[in-house]
Amino acid sequence: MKKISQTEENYLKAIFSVSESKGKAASTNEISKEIQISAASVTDMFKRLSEKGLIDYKKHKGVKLTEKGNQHATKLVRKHRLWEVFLVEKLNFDWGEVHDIAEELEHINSDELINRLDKYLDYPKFDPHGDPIPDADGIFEIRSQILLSELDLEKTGIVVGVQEHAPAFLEYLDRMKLGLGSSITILEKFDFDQSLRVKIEKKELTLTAKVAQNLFIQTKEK
Amino acid sequence: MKKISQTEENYLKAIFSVSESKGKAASTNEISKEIQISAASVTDMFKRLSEKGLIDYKKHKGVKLTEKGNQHATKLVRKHRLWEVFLVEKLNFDWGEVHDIAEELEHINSDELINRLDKYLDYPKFDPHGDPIPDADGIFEIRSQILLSELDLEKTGIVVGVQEHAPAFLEYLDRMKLGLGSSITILEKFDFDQSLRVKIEKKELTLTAKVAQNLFIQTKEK
DNA sequence: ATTAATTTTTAGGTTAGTCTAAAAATAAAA
DNA sequence: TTTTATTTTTAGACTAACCTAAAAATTAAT
Ligand SMILES: [Mn+2]
Ligand SMILES: [Mn+2]
Ligand SMILES: [Mn+2]
Ligand SMILES: [Mn+2]
Repeated sequence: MKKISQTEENYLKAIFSVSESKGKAASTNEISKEIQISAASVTDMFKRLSEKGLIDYKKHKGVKLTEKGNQHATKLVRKHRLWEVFLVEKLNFDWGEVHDIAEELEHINSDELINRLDKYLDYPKFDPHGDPIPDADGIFEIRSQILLSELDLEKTGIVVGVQEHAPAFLEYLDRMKLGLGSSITILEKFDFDQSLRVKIEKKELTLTAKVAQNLFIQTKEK
Repeated sequence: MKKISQTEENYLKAIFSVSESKGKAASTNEISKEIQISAASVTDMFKRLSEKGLIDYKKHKGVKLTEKGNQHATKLVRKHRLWEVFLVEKLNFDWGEVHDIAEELEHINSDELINRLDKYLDYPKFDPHGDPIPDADGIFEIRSQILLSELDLEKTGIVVGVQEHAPAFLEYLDRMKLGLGSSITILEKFDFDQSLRVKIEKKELTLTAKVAQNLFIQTKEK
């Protein structure tokens, strides 16, 4: 039961995120890109995490989280997202400012702390970016959602999340008065550049393909 | 303007605490004892901190914080104590449980975060143990206080702080219904073991010298 | 003023986590 | 099915933080 270092935790999260909750293996290069560290160093760390029983690693085959590794990664995601809720709901941070701070806060090591925080925030199910928050047992809802770019002409949907978390993107959405809960109707689709003419609440505006590919939408017919 | 690591921060705090705010130099051995690290390692770190302009170090002469080092240490104390207030006031932790968690939280690196937290907590002046909290400019009140062991016979004082922060001591105080704000009157002093017979609110009880030497008291005549 | 005790520094070593360059394995193309 | 390109691993090095044991400096006692 060795301690898991902050560095190791960041790798676990990267592996979790690259292999999307579970299932497919994460490759050396994918992790290298995700956390901006050389592939050689990633191989090194794979060996160490494997040694600790947090991942299954076979040379040239990529890695998968073990049950233990998955549990730890899930707890990190829980902590990250709960802290984001705290920062936005209680300290009035903007949703674009919280990620980097949560990236540090997620490593604070206290179950008591995180469970009390959860209670204090009234057990939120989603973070400020619409991402689901695992509960104390690691269970979280997977919401049925599609990308705005996949929404059919003349249909209406509600924004429930963002794929891209970059501050620049989130600030752009703020300026467009687009946020979680916004209602969007597709008025027209332009094939030559995949841009969209949409109606948001009362206003009409044009969204680029890039924007449409980074907004998660929920439609009425679940 | 190099980054200051978590480890370096812990040394800065230790130096700050050993040299009591400012003034006298902190010796290698004192720091070694304070943070439970070998004297050889402490010497190593003194060189590095000195290199970074955070302390003045001359061989065999101990160290003193520079202005820059003092500012950084003061900010750490501010963060530590504000987080402690948060944990007790908002998350309902007991005052004996918060120190270790704050020991981690104090290293989160965001001025925006700490200043918003300060506001959220309504700019508290003292932490749950009665220790003063530096403001955003590093200024903090030094309260006039004495130890309970120094209080004269038949005098009355109010508990305003604790010297010892160990959970066992704080739990003992809880069990004795003693906390910040408690009023204590000295009824009798026993010379042979320095124990005291005191009155707290309505009840009479005996306190050992050890307890009396770890409670800070404020008397009416400031 | 010597000697003895204590404190501090140096020397040499270890581990975690990183890097670059080169070698080996795998996957893609011809 | 060879050849070529890409991915992954290995080899060798570095830095931050630690350690123990030994040397040097300071302080305290005789
Ligand atoms: Mn992180
Ligand atoms: Mn988020
Ligand atoms: Mn600390
Ligand atoms: Mn405190």
